[in-house]
Parts: sequence; structure tokens; C-alpha cells
Amino acid sequence: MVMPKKTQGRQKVEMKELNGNQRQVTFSKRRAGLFKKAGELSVLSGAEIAVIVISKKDKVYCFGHPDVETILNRYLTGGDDATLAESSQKHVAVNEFNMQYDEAQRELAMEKNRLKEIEEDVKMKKMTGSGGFWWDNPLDENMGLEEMQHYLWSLQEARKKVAAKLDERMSMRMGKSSLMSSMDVKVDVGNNNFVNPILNGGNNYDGVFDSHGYGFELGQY
Amino acid sequence: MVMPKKTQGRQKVEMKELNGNQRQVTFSKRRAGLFKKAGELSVLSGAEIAVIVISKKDKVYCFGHPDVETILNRYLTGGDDATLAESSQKHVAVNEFNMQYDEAQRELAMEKNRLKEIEEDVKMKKMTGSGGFWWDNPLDENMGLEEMQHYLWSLQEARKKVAAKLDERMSMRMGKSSLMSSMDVKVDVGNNNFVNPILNGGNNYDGVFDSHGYGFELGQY
DNA sequence: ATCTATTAATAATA
DNA sequence: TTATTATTAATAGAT
Repeated sequence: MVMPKKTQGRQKVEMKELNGNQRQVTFSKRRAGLFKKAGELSVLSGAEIAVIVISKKDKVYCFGHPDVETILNRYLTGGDDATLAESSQKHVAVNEFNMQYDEAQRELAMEKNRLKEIEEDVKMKKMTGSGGFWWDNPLDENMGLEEMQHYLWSLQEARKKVAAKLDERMSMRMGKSSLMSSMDVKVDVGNNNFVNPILNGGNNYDGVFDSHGYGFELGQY
Repeated sequence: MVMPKKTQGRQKVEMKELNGNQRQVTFSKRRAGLFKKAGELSVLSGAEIAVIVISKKDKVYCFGHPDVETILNRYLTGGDDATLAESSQKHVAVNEFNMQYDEAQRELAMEKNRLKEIEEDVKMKKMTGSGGFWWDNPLDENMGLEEMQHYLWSLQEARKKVAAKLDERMSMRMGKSSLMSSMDVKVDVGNNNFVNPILNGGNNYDGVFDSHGYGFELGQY
């Protein structure tokens, strides 16, 4: 006797923004999962971790071990006994990483497009069966490839130049940036009403998180 | 013929602090997993998420969408910040693109291998000095640099604002300021001696400093 | 909130 | 570090 399956089980999910109830449910489930993962990583590796999630409705949920504030402080100042100078260096470097990362994005996109063209070119040439492979053809028909090679080489050179100039410019500009300007920022902490401690969902992990006393959330979704 | 199992497969792991190499490996793997989860949750639910991880050796790793600073600011102020929003909004689009970075990274790796094969077959062809292509134009890289510089500046400003507010918060909580004085510290950017920020994988992507799409790492574990 | 059938993450291994 | 693969863990869909 064959019992019909009770559910289809987990289905593969596209990584695109969900809507309506599905988004709500997924948000809750995965947020819980994320906090659990953070807690586990913290325990297993002894690392300090803070996770801040702000829903589309501006509700704030967060996890932190030992607690969010401490970690943010360490993040902003660069660690235990680090000076701000050091931390600033780190931040600048981090930003450099990000920028180079963004650049890499463009490169990636371009390379992928380039490849696609090449692939199609190859496919077409092969299908025509004009005798020999496409890369044995005269130069004019190889232009795509030539460009590609040149492009790859250029990319390498450009990367080096950008890295060098970026470093150079940062030294010049950032060296004299006004740090005090931010002191004018108005601080408004009046509307921070912390509420109930986290308890990431009703899963069996409450014990661990609660006993450690880390994690809490602000409001509800 | 029965082949002995190659591995025992994943084993359930006790939730206690690991040591030595095992901790190192687990930290890397799970940290990557955590960042990936954060990115997925961000995409699926449209939430803004920041994850900060500080290893036992005080190395800072973080993930943020749209970026850490913006989220910390929102967390600390409990509201939207027009100035911040504006400065980081520009990169939201880029970050959206970053969402698929992990995947794209693998695709790129594969495509690069294919490229290498192709190149192998045309290695003999000479590079004709055709007069240069658009990507050889130095103006392009300069423009990118300007954009990056602006972004860098924005993030720096954002960081300072966040730092000021966090300090206020810490003052309230602990009755003393831990950051205020440090705001005077001179920032020496020219000295950042960052060593090879590991890239994910043995791919040739020197410009990429994070394997999760939208985060970045500081140093090594 | 619960219950499975699946997919996804990852511990062990090479 | 990177790749494989056997398992465990997370979770999508349905109740």
C-alpha cells in the first residue's frame, strides 16, 4: 500500500525577493536560522558575532554575543586595545577592498559577455562546417578572440594601475580629511526602546542563547 | 566490487568550542555559510542585514547589505538617515548585482578555464597593434577611481557619524565615553600594510576580496 | 506551529 | 586552500 506523499518537501527556491505572506514566513524562518547559525559559529570558534536585521517594515532584529553594543564598539574602534588610527586604516583598507570588488564586478560582467559571444561564435563556425576550426581562420574572423586576449591583458594592467593610483590618492586626500566634522552630528537616542530579549523562535536553541544572555530584538516584524 | 566509502560523510558535531586546526577550518567554512545565509535572507525578504564577526585573534570579518555602516547607523538611531541613505543608495544597485556574485564567481572560474583552453589553441597568433580599444583608455580607469573615491569618502563620513552616535550610546550605558577622545586621533591612511586579503579560491581574481559577494574581510583568521 | 520530503550546508577526507 | 562526498541540518510546502 502506497501512501501519497504528505508534502512535496522542500523545494528549490529562486533567489529573488518574495512577496506577501511567503516573504513573511520565509523571513521568520530564515532569520531564526541565521541567528542559530551565528550562535553556533560563536560557540564553535569562540568568535564574537553581531547580526543586525532590519525588515522592510523597519523592524529591527538582532543577535549578539556577548552583546551587540560591545561588538559594534570593537568593530568601530578596531578591536580591544586598538587606537582609532589603526581602525581607520582598517576601514580605509576595507573600503578599498570593496571598491576593487565593485570593479571586479564590472570585469566579471564584461568577461562573461565576452565569453558568451565567443561561445556563440564557436558554435556557429562549427555548425557551418566550413572546414577547420574557427581559430584556424584568417585574422578578420578571429578579431573577437584577438580582442579578448588583448582585453584580458589590458585588464591585468588596468588593475595594477588602479590599485596604485587608488593607494596614492588615498594617501593624499585622506591624509588631510577633516575628522572633526562628524562631531556636529546630532545624536538622538531617545527613541530607542529596547524590548524583550531575543529568543530566536521556539526552537530548541533557546537554552543556549538565553543562558549566554546574548541576542535580543527590537519590536516585531 | 564494493568500494569502501571515501569519507564518513558529515558527522554531527557537539556544540562546544573547538581548538587548533579544526576550529580554524570550521570557522572559515561556517563564516562563509553564515554570510551566504545573510545574503540570501536579504534578497528573499528585502531586509537590510549586517553581520560582524570578530575572531579570537581579533580579526574582523563582516557582511553588509547595502553596507555595514548604513545598517549600524539605522540600528543606533532607530530610523532612517537621509544623508546616509543618499550616500549609500548609489551602491545599492551594485550590491544587488553582488547578490549573485558567489554563483557568478564559480561560473567565472569555469569560464576562465575554458578561456584558457581556447587561448591555448591560438597562442601562436600575434597581437596586432590595432590602435587600442576602449578599455585601454586611461580616462576610464580615472573615472572609476573618482567614483570609488567618492564612495570611500561617503563611507568614511558614515563611519564617523556612527562612531559618534555609538559613543553617545555607550556613554549612557556605561557612564563614560570610550570613543569621544579617539575622534581626535590622526588617521594615517598611507600606511595600511594590508597583506594579501585572501580571495576565495585559487582563481585569478586578485581584485576580489570577499567570497560572499557583499562583505569584506580584514586580514586572516 | 508541525510535519516531511527535499535541498543545502558542511565534517571528514584526499 | 580546494574538491569530493556522505551525512546531518535547514527549510519549502502543506497541514
